[in-house]
Amino acid sequence: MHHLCVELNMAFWLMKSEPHVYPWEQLVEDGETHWDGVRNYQARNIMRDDMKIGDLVLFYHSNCKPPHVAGVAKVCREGYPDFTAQDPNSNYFDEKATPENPRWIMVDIEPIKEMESVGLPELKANPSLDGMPLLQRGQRLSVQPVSAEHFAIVCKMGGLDLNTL
DNA sequence: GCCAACGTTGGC
DNA sequence: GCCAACGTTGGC
Repeated sequence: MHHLCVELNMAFWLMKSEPHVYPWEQLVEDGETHWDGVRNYQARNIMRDDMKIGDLVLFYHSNCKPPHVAGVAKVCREGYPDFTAQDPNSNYFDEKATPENPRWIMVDIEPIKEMESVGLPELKANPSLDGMPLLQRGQRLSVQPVSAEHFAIVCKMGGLDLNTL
């Protein structure tokens, strides 16, 4: 089989980025990027323990009008120390991070395909996405799981077919 | 810009 | 280990 999605044990995620900090277009231009700056333990643990090479990611733009999914990316490097935590000149510097205990972890992702923007209001209005973590009240995790079913639905809403990505 | 929800910090 | 104070996230 030739498509991405037949792989067993593949998982699906959603990652948030504010467009003025790191937009989808920048990921496309860069070809890949390290997902630095996550300073939340739950999100870190997902990147450290759960995200595997080949996993697919919904690239979500937060803090904009409307918030929306912009494209699909893929994990291309598994968890490793977020070096910005040890860089005093970085905005993400953390004095408690050391080479022995880097404290914060990142993964690398690469763009797979842009999609037609799927806005948060559309996501909320789709009953088949009920239970999607993104849509749950008060959730703020910047790296979060997405079920295979929900991932496929969001792709479809954005004009993509998960099976032929 | 407001503010609800949530996470972290630190005194006790 | 509780919890009040504070900081951040992120939709609206």
